[in-house]
Amino acid sequence: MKLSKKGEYALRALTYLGARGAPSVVSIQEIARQEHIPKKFLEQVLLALKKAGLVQSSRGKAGGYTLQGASAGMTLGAILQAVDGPSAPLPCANPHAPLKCPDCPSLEHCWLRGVMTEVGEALNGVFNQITLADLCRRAEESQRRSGQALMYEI
Amino acid sequence: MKLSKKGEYALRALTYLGARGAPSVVSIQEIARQEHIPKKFLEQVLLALKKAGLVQSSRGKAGGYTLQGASAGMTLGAILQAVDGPSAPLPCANPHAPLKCPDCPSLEHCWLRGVMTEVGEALNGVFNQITLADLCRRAEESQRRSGQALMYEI
DNA sequence: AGAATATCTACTAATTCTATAGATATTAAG
DNA sequence: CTTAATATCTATAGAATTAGTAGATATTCT
Repeated sequence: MKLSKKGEYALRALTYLGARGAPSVVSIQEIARQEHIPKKFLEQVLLALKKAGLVQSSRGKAGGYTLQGASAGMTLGAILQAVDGPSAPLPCANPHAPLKCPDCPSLEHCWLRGVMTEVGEALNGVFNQITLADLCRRAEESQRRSGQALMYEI
Repeated sequence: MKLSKKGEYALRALTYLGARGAPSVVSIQEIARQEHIPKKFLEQVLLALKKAGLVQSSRGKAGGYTLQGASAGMTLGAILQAVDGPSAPLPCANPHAPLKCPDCPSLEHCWLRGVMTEVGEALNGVFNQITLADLCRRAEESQRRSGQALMYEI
C-alpha cells in the first residue's frame, strides 16, 4: 500500500517524459537532475520499464529514453508492476500463479485465499483505472498553479 | 499491497474469535496453537487490537480475549490499520495528517500528492467494504468443504 | 579517437518487518 | 497465602526487503 521508491521514481520519470509531449529522447541524467533522483538508481528503474515495454531507449551520444506508445494507454498498475514485480496480498492469492504460503499445509486449506484474491483484484482495479495521461494532466495543472517546473527547478 | 504478518495474524485471530460465536473468552495460547502463530508475536498483535478497541481482554487465570462488538461492524480496514498503523501511498497523501515527503521542498510542490491521495482513498474503500463477518462466513464455507478445522488441526 | 550515452552485475547500506526474551501485574483456585 | 495460568509491557535480536552505490562494458555520434 505504500509506494516504493522505485515506484515513485518510475512515475516521476514517466510523467517527465510524458510532459515532453512529442516522443522526444531524454537522457537518464536529465531526468535524474530535474526530478532529484539518484542517477544510478534511476538507471535500474528505467531498465525495468524498458524490459516491460513501457519505454524505448537509444544508446550512444544523444541517446536516451522515449515513451513507448501513448500515455493514455499506460496504467499505473502496469508501471508499478514493471518495477516492483507482481503483487498480491498473499502468495496464494495471485490469480495467475498462486503459490503456497510458507505456513499453510496446502493451497486449498487457506480460507483467506478466496477473499484475498478478490481484494487483490479490487486493488488492481484501482491502479488500472489511472493512466500516465492522468498523471501528466495533474502535473501540468499543478505546474500552472505554482508557476514552477514539474518538481523542482530551484 | 502485500499483507504483513501482523495483518495476517490479526485476521486469523479475529476470525477464530468470531467463529466461536458467542463472546467466549479465548486465551492467546489457544489461538496461537490452533492457528500456528508464534505466541509472543500474537501477544503484540492482540495488544494492538485491544488498544484500537477491537477486542476486550481479561487477565488472570481463565483470562483471554473476546471480540468487542459485532463482527459485521469490524472492517478489514480498521483491523489492518490497528496493527500496521495508518498507511498512505506517500507520506504527503494522508488525508488527515499529510506529512512532507523527505525529498519534496514542500507539501504543495508535490504534484503526485493529489492523485495519490485519491488512490489511497480508493484502496481504503476496498478494505472498508469487507467485514470480519465476511471473513468468518468464508472461513466457515471453506471448513465445510474440506471437513477440517479452521486452519490446521493436523 | 573521444565524449556521452545506455547496459549489466555485483555489492553495500539502510530500513523495516518478524520474532524472541524476560520481567511484571492480575486473577482464580486450592 | 501460595501456586498456576493468564495478560501486559519494553527491549532487543535476527531476518528480509528496499534503497542506493560502484565499476566495468557496449554503443553511437562527432
